[in-house]
Amino acid sequence: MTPYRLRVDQPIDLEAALCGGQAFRWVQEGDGWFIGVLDNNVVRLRAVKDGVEVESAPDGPEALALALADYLRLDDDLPAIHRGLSADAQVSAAIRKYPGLRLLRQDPWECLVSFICSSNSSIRQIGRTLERMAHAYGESRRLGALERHTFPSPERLASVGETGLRALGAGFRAEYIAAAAQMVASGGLDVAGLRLRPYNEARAALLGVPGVGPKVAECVLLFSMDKLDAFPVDRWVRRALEEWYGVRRLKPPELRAWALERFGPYAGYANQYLFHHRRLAV
DNA sequence: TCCTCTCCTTGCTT
DNA sequence: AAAGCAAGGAGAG
Repeated sequence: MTPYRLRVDQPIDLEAALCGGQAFRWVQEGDGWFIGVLDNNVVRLRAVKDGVEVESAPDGPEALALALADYLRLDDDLPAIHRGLSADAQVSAAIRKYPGLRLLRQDPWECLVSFICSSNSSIRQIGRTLERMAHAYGESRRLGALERHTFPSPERLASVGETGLRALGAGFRAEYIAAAAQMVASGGLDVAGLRLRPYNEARAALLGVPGVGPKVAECVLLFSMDKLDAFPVDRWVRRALEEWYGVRRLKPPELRAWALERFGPYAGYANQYLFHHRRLAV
């Protein structure tokens, strides 16, 4: 079959965006293809000259194009954002090196679980744990010979419980995930709805979830809730801030204030460039 | 109230 | 082979 071609007039680096520590379930085939699960579909993507080639099932790629454009945040004018951040030498260098690195607009529930899993773990390990959850408790979807699984619902993970999650290798995060699933399944937390709430309110709600501290909350806000001024500080960003800016021992609220002052309303984009650049700088 | 320290799963690396 | 490290958070003191 010939893939559908989604026209894109924005810079886009699929590897940096999909496999750079925002999302964890994309797998890279050879020759530029990426396979993942999006909107209940197995999706296969490849960047071409003026856009992205798309295959998907069970819905065809035409039907999925809108969801894909949403996921890739093609509504962000990246060149304009770059211009706004270009005054900073370090961010500017990172932009020159990874000009197509974009933020994603992920599903809030999967994003929440992903970053609960991220604590004291590694990108590869997070992906393995999430993939085991999906394989064990998600629904099968096929694209030709490819099989992937949807991410399990809050109801499903709530019924799996801590013991079942530990069996999947989630470790000490198992009880947090189980509790989070319980909160969402019972209606105590409307994760999807938080995208429409203001930053402060959404952040406070996330901090009420077990396993969610300041860093994880910022990640979920940035990668799934349209809060582009969120500023998660992990080990790599901390190193970048210390080595490149001389910023040390600031508490999370002070760090974000510093970032907003320095980078402005797209501080979250600056954050992702710094993270990516510092992490891949040997 | 705020700060600091330790512990927590797993698995790869040195 | 023991220790360090990985997109941190909770609880104790």
